[in-house]
Amino acid sequence: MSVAHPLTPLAQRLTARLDVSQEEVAALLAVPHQERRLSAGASVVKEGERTNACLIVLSGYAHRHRFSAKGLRHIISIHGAGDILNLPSPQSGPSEDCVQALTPLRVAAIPLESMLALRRAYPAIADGLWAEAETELSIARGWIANMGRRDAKGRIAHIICEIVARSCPDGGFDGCVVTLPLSQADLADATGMTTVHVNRTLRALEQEAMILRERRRVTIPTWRSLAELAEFKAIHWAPRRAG
Amino acid sequence: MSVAHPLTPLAQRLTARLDVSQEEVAALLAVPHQERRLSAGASVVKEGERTNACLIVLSGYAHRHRFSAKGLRHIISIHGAGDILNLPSPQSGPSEDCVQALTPLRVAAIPLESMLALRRAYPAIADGLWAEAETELSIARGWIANMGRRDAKGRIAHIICEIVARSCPDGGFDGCVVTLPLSQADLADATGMTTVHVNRTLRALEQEAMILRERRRVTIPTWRSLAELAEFKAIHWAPRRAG
DNA sequence: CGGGCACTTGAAGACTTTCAATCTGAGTGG
DNA sequence: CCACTCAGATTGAAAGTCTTCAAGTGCCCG
Repeated sequence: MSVAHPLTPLAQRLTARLDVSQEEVAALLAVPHQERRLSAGASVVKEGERTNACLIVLSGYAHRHRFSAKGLRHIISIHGAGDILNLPSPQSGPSEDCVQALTPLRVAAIPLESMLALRRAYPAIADGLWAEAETELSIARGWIANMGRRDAKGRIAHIICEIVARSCPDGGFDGCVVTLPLSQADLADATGMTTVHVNRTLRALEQEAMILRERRRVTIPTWRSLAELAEFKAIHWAPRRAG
Repeated sequence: MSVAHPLTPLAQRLTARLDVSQEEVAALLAVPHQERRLSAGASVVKEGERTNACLIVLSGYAHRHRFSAKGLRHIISIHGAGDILNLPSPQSGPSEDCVQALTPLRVAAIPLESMLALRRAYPAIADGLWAEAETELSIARGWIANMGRRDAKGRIAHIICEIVARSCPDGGFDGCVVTLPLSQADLADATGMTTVHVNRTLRALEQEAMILRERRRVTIPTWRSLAELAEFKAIHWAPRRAG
């Protein structure tokens, strides 16, 4: 068929790490869903909101954040195509996070009930969802370690690496180019720095030839050295299953 | 019966948030398992290790950490009774984290296969495990926000609050006392600070009467004000299901 | 009683923030 | 087509927070 099924990003994600039968993929693609299109900056999930749908990013980028008592925003994660914004748990209370589109965003909303039914009927799908949950948790913990024991350059480099890994299906390579979906203020809120310091850190990275910049378009001359500086491990994004 | 079943902490955890039938609880408690006792400082999970057992903390505290390239340790999470150290996913690769006992620790090792069978046979248990995964993820994200947009006092206060919430079944109250399972060096590695600064921050908290100290024994005169300073929300530890 | 580990303390210096402007590019309306 | 506007990006200087380095203290355990 010439037009890809809209839920393809989800199917790819769930099948990337383990074997799923044709029948199960078919069941997954047949699940009822509704596609939503949002423009950059629009809210996907609001704090305190209760949703009875499972949201999947189809294309574009979003970020998840919380606010401190002083109104400071902290970005907690970035989401791209295939990411499940809320794990399908029957007991989830109101959302603790806000999720906002960074770029024009396409999202699939699958009724929670359908998702739970799918999970219960097909063990391989359940396993895929578990793997996804495990990945999310590991990424979040990677962010904790990133913020805690790494200097400004390392932190910024790490986020850039993550975005590269999400953009390029095979991870980074020398000379690869990405357009950062995050402004410098966003980077600041994601790394616990100030915009001023983010700006200076980006310049420092540029002067060390770790990156080239042209507005938000970033080129990575040698992926290896950037990944090393960032201590970035690609295991969460590169498919684990050997080809 | 006079002697509690060893897996009681797990059962309590899974039933705290949703309804589980007698039959399901019985199945859970009947799952084969092996109890391990570790002394403080012992390794529970090593980095790169592959485990085919699901590990549950029965009593005591443990912490999870990763190392940066420079050998700096960062503590990523703290685990207490009822916590599941590795989510039962059939596809999990080698562990990315180390887990180490902070105090004398009792851990139950449930064969992964048994856990998966249980998960597949009893939907309520699967749901409980999902809720647990969701909680872990939310706590991890809370740590990210904690490290990113909070000052030294707030960060330390937050960890103290978490430990209080884990120790006291009903959360903190005025005058409650806990013995921190973490040394000042551990607190430093958990908050991204230096031990020197942790020390000074603890003293500052004491001088503001947020805490009283006597070695690692901490008394909280007014829970409310500490929780406010820490911006601590107890939702993950307090049972959600109304009595 | 000695050793070791955790904790405490002081002073100097590095890294980040804060505050306040200025600059730039993209989009708007005249 | 150009002036206008606005958000994002950039810069400088001063002030803080936090780290580093180094040394001293106290407590537990063998």
